[in-house]
Amino acid sequence: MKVTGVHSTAARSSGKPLPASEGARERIDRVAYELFSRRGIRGVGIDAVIAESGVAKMTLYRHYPSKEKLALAFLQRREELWTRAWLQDEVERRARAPGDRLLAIFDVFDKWFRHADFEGCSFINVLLETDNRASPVRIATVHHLEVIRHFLRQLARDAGVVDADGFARQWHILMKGSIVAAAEGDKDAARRAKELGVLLLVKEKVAYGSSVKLAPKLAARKKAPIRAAGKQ
Amino acid sequence: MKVTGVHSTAARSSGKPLPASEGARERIDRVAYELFSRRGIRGVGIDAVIAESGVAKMTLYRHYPSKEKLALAFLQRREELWTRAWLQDEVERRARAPGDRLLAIFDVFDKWFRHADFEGCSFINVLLETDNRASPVRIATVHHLEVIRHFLRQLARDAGVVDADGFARQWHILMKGSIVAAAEGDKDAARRAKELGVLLLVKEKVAYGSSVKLAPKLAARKKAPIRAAGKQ
DNA sequence: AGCAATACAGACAGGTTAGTCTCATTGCGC
DNA sequence: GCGCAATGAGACTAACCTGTCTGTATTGCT
Repeated sequence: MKVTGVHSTAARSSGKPLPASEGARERIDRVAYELFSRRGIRGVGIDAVIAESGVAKMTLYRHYPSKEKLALAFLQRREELWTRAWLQDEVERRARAPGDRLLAIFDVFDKWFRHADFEGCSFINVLLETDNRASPVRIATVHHLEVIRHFLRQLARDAGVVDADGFARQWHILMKGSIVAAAEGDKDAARRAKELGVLLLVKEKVAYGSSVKLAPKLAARKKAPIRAAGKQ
Repeated sequence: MKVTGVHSTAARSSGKPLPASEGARERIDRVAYELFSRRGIRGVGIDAVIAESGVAKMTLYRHYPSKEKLALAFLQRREELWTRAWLQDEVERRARAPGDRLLAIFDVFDKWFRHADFEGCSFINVLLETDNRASPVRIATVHHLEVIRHFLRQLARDAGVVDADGFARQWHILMKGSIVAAAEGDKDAARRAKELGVLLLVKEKVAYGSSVKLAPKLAARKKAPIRAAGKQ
């Protein structure tokens, strides 16, 4: 638990508002992420978090005044680690053209769905486990899902889709549907959703298949009107 | 707490095996359905069920030896009321040809999503709230979802689709994705999923639009740059 | 070394959970 | 009318929940 740069003072009277004691907080954050992402918010007690992170209860409550705040921090972290650092980065690494990137989402999902400890989408899980519609946690999940859609919308715009928002919402339906299907046990859910995605790309005249690895797989099969030049 | 028609005899010594005290059990079942379908299994305590149904605790535990058994009975009832008596019957009422019936699912969903107290799909909700994969409740949700897919598979077969199972799974992805989207707040999710469904029907050369009421509804309508591809 | 912020450990309060148990009451068949 | 089975009402256990509090040890900075 040696952490460099550990500095003092939460509400530092003078200088920067460095979060007190990075060591403890980091352990809390990491453990909360691990537990919440696999068992949901309700399924994890504060006691489990402090036991797993080896932190005193009061230490946790000093950093997060309530479980709800901890849950919100978890969702934020989930966005940073899952949405951005994993999904988006992986997609952008795998393909360059917007159409290919959209399809690459399902390639990334395909690998994800085959993990032995596939945990599902925390935003969906927490959204559906929180009945109270006014709950800040529920509202946060809706927000984080909207962020994912923002990414899709941008790709749709880049691809020249007219109704980028509608497109993004349809694409998101494919993503969410495949995630639930994977949770049910269908490991091929990503491939199935990808096929549907191809149909939507064709309809919207979005080019795809330019990526080397994807080319022979998707293109030149059935349904001629691919390689819609569209795009600028 | 006066209830008319309260009758006796559980394991009727002689005649028919009438479920003991229809009155109490029915109230339990009805209330459990109401609560579980809106707040999930974890979100509803036994005390809430007995309070709402006006039944004694021991009466409930005589009919259901554990909350888990009550949850399983709820899921069974959900299948009877939601899957069969509502979704399937409604779909079969609205259209006759398999392609039209498949699309009608989303018309039914569209109405559903617009209910003020839209409660979502209990099978998905309970599936995702139950982390333990070996839990009988979780396994039951997977089963009940499979029953829905059975319905889809039959329609696909009727429509002459070659890979009926794959088709059903793709259609189910559209359904589940739209349900989650509706839970997020997108009331148009059914329409969006239906559009994707049309694309799949076209690809699989499934006829649709024969139903009188549906014909003008699908082709070139509403606010979107739709234009239902070239169907044959 | 000394100081102040922080962390640890664990008891504790107050609430809720699932499930058990007791006892009085009710309704039906005989 | 009698007995029997189901029911109602509620106390009770034991576990678990979130959050508070106390007292002691550790840590980092000056």
